[in-house]
Amino acid sequence: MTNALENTFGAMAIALSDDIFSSIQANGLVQSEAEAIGHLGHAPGLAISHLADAISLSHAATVRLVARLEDRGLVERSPSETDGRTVLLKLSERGQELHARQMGQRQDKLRTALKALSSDEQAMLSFLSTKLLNALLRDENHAFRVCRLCNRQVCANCPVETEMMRREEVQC
Amino acid sequence: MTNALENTFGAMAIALSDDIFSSIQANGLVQSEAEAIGHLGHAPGLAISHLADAISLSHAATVRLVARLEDRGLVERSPSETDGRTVLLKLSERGQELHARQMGQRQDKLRTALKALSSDEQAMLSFLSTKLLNALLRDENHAFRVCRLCNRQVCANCPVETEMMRREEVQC
DNA sequence: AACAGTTATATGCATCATGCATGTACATCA
DNA sequence: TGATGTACATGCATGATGCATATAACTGTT
Repeated sequence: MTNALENTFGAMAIALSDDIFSSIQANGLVQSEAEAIGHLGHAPGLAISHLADAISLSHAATVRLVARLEDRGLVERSPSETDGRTVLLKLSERGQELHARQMGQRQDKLRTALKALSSDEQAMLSFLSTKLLNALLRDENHAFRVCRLCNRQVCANCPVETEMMRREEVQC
Repeated sequence: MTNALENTFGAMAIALSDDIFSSIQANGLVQSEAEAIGHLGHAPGLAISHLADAISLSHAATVRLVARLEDRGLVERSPSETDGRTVLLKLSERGQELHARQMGQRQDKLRTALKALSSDEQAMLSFLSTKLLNALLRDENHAFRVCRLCNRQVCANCPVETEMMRREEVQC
């Protein structure tokens, strides 16, 4: 019976992920751009090279991506004060609005699905999701990437952070 | 606390979906090509236009995609016997091997995650996934799309099919 | 039977995100 | 100071895609 679970669970995850990304892309951004907006919303002051790592794109492609977002008035670039090579990125006001809209769209999709569950079932799902997420997490960079579309303001005790801190402790 | 669940669940679904697609793309196919292989593995004899619907691509782009897959010896085209316009597609032997490999890669990723759960927890997840999947399903075409990477041979009582049949009955 | 409208596939053309190779400015270390 | 490494930028090529259009085949109407 394990196989049927794999199919059902896998199909559900892909269906949900599809839904989230397609609703986000309705704003006229391609996926990499939407992900960049997500990251920059969480981590203002990110350098281009770090953004490149986070969205799994080459440095060159990220430079162009940032240029596009800057042209559209979504992102602002400023020189680093401590390193003359580095360019620091942050969302403009319009970029922040878009970021908020993106998170809202994601949340709507999730709510629609979660409405199908009772509150007991939701609690169970929360427990299971945390366990599964921990099993999926790889390194620091991956953890950062996984949260790229989260609404961090409401993620008081983010399970990803908890897990990464736990791993740190184990190492020491 | 609902919001934390939304973040965790959403992040988990996206992390898993990322993993599945990136493992599949290691075979040198872009996502749309991998999805086409998935569909054709389940539905040999599919026409180009129906494949286009299934992978959400324009007809023109699908024609080119099929040409690429044919060039690589993965897909075979044959004229329909009942309609002189239609081209019927099926996987070549190599295409079928690739399809099997794809499903295996997906399954490996899912197994890795599911190992973190006890068998009771897995049973609970199966129940919850089915409920969530039903809530996410839209029309016939979407249902077909959602299963695009499943291993249908082991999906004896596919919850997607069950749900779509239930809806049919309600309408009649 | 002829004609109009529709459908399935194909193709010319332009666009655009991307990678590779390279260039340039700055930083770090010996 | 000089060598190496790092961060960003850019020229060039590739490749997947969409739009507009062409072609062939089917369907329904008169």
